[in-house]
Amino acid sequence: MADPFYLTTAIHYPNGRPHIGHAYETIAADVLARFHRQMGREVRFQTGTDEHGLKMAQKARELGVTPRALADEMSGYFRALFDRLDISYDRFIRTSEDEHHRASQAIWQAMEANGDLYLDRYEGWYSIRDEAYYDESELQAGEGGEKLSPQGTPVEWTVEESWFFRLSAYQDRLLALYNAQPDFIRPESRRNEVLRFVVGGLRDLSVSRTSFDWGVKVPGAEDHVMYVWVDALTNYLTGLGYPDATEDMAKFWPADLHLIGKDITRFHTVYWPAFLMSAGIALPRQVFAHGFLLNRGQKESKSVGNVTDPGELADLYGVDVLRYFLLREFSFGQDGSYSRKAIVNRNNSELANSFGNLAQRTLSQVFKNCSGGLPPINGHEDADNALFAHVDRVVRGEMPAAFADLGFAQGLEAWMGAVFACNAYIDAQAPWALKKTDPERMQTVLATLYICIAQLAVAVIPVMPGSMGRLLDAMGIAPDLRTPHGIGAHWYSPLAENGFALSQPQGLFPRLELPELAEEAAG
RNA sequence: CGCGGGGUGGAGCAGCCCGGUAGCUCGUCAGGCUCAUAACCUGAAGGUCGUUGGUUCAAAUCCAACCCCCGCAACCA
Repeated sequence: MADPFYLTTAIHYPNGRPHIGHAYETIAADVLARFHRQMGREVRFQTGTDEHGLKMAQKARELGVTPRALADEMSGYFRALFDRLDISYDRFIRTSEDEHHRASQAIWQAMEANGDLYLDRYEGWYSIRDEAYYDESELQAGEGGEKLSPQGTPVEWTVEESWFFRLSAYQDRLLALYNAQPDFIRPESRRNEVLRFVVGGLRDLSVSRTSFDWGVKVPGAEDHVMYVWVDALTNYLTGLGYPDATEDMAKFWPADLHLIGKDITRFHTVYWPAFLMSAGIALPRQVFAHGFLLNRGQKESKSVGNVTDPGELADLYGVDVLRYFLLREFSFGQDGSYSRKAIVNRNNSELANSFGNLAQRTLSQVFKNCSGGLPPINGHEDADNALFAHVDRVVRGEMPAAFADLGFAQGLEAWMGAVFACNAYIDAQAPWALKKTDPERMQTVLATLYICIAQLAVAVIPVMPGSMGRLLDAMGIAPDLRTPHGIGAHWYSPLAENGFALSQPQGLFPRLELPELAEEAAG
């Protein structure tokens, strides 16, 4: 298969349970992965957990377990959630894997061989809580006159031996990259942010720690572990077998897309390309930073107590409803605000009333009025052709174009437009009336709708694989027809002539109750 | 002068980069239909696009200034 496509999510830091943001990012990536597979590309889709670093070590100590055991447990929650959400990842990577240590050490050695790593002393005001050094000028005085970080956390003067990466040497090359590849960073607002940061000058980056040992050991300096981002970013290579010259590396590297949250844009668009340049490895084609989801306008946080368990939402509303909602409701790349009420409304108006009901009313009429089979087509009229043209334009034109460009909301909006057109068509044609006056025309109308519904279902398989799979199964659509291209072919009449018969149609998306007031208050 | 996001009919959003009848969903109102998940279809009301100035034949869209709201300890996409 030609034209491989390598797509990654950020790997998730498992020092807490997965929340809505993890689900959002990973679902979006999954939709893209399924979409590109549908378009005939060989997709490699990787996600996983980023398990090293001081915070994991501290959390484990708090709980009285080893970091390894904590990582095993927490990573399991992520994997379980992704399975629950129908995430079709090809590789779930854990940075504690031996292979990953080997890959991280290899990229380290490549950077070192290129002369970009040097040993020095790092001294300054260090906040353990923030895991960051601060300049004297950044500090503020606490109530007792003690020094505090800009975030109000305690700092202490710390001297640490550390390896440094010559990031400062890469400023020009990074700017050249952003210039040559304007799409390297998306959306544009993030690109501008990064641009300004890099233009402002880069300082060398401290890339090792000696204060804890939960991480990847620095080759030849075993008392150092790598700064967590050095090893975390390398996961994208590990999954393909780096440093070996594997088939996967040849086929899938450089990555087509790193999908990340907007908070880690700098690591992916400044540090990562610099590391890769240093190591002599090709650069990914694009980094896309999506926005954050706000719970009814507020950021979710443990202290506010409004953290949503995405698995619970899936249980409550259905996996596909949640997937659809997350992609339909928000402009990808911007922050968005959600609520349970919004999920219910979106489900009821679009999935239940518009699309689900369209399928139900059509299939019911076919089931009841066409003597057990699919109705024949007795010559199309202008109205039929206009509907076909609209649906085809959406399914094979607008939706793929939008999805390829990560415009999920726009793609689904176009999809809804086609669903509305089908409902307007069925009303105008009134097959229930034709049943008495012109049964042959009724057959053609129902056949026309049948074809359009199949096309619309195929178009949203990436978003709602489970529901659409069930619908298409019920409609007798063969698996090889389930691509925008395949479903545009001539399959209806052969299917009808083969005597395919519908079973009693089942509702696809039940209407949901509005949440109770009390529940809504709780978020 | 810390950084960023945003202010568009009742609610939530798109449009702004590439100026030219302000669009979508929900809600409201009035009709229609009765096949269907009390769902569907048609139409209507409702906005001087935060403010002020500027550029222009023309600005939600470009420029300037200002006002207001929301994030920016930790968890964390």
